[in-house]
Amino acid sequence: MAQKPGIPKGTRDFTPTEVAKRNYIFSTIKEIFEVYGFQPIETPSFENSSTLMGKYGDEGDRLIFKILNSGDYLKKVDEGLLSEKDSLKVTSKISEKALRYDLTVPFARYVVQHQNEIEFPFKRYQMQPVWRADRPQKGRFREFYQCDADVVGSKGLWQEVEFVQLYDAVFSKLKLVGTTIKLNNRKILAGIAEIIGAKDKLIDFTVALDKLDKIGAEGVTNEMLSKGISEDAIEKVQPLFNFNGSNQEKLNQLQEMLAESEEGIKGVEDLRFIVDNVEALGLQSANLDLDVTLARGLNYYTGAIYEVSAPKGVSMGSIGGGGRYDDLTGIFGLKDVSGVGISFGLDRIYLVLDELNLFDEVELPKPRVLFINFGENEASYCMKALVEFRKKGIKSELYPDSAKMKKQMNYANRREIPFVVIVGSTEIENHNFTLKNMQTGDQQVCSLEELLKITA
RNA sequence: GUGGUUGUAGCUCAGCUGGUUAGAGCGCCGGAUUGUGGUUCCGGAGGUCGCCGGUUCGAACCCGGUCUUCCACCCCA
Repeated sequence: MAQKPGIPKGTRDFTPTEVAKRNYIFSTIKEIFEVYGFQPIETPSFENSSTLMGKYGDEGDRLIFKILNSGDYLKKVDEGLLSEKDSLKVTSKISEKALRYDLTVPFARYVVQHQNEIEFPFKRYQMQPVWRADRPQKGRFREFYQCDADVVGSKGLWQEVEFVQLYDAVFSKLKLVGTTIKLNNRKILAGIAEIIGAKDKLIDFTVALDKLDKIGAEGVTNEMLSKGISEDAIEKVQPLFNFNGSNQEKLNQLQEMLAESEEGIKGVEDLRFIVDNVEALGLQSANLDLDVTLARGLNYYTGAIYEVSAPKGVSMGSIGGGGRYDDLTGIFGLKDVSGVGISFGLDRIYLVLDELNLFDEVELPKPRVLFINFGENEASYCMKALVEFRKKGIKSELYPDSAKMKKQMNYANRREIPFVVIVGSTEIENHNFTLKNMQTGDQQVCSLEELLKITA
């Protein structure tokens, strides 16, 4: 055998069964998005590098796939620059395009570019692949799908409430019971940082706090110390390391802790609005959990932050996330357009559903009827019948070769085709068909009308 | 990007301290059975032992590199 071909690290092929399961998730999410009033858009798989670079932090920039310029790109690069061997500087000269890293930044670019055609508030959804030059792991790929819904042009907190409901609606419809929708607000994080006098170290502070459930209070303390946050400051946030109780209790504690911070208090008020209303309206199967350690990428979030984790017992990172960004379009020159949105990680949801065996009702599109092929005359007779089958939308096919009966039956059996139609010279003479039910093994002779009726 | 881990038939895996022709189960193909599938029996095909190089009389096995897999970081869906 020749050398086997392969595909790049972190990418996958999908079998017919896998595609069917993935489509089931896609269509469920799409249906709910539309029920909530969102409209679809699509954007190119690659953007100008300038649109993407610098929007996700240094770490993000490193993970963006860059596309090499066309032509003899090295010729245009300055000799001195090349000899410096500074990859970063050279990259900007030889690559002007990059694969999209998420759907939010391209959406912001879209909004700015189409601002005069858009009816605000604009509610859009988008389900497309994104690419990250990450090291693959379970549930981490270099090509994966995100399903995003965002609203831009509204600061109303009802959107935040609706997104919690939307998460709950999708996961309930997928029968994925027991997900936890974690909620936080960046203003609270900013408030805490302000109270402890570490405002300039907000990002280091929150990144460390985010790891609480993973490395524990001691680990977080050490990381904060190593980032230059003072012991006094860490002492002040001790209560956060043991933060539990109901959402209402947590809100009350936060209100007390943040009394001195205007921004922090605003965050508490926002959260209270969301929590109160979500609780009043009720959720079907998800839990809403106020989590002050939730930080996420702080690069553009300014208000509410969401993250969804799979039901307990399933080892999987977050299966969704999102939040409010007050000035994302500002980067592209359109001020004062606030946006809020959420994202579903399709590939991770797939892995979770698969692990919990929640795909039972997903069926492969397969024919209902197979016509056995005995030769040219018989095939011709069958093809005429097939025209009628297909007019009625009954999935059906003729075995393409006049192979041995056993082989054809075997094919039907393996593909789990429920009905087989056998046509030989006898059937042609009598203008009828022999229909075999593959489950029961029963056989009967019938007319075309009867055939269509039984197999429909 | 850092550290570790993995790779043998289509699939799941054996393969001793380096030693003839690298095995098994399942699957696949053919026959028993020329218009009847699943079961059974018989037979058969299929391997650059991830790739490149090194050590050796001799390498699936030892060494180096590389690619891939999975894991922990980093970060994240």
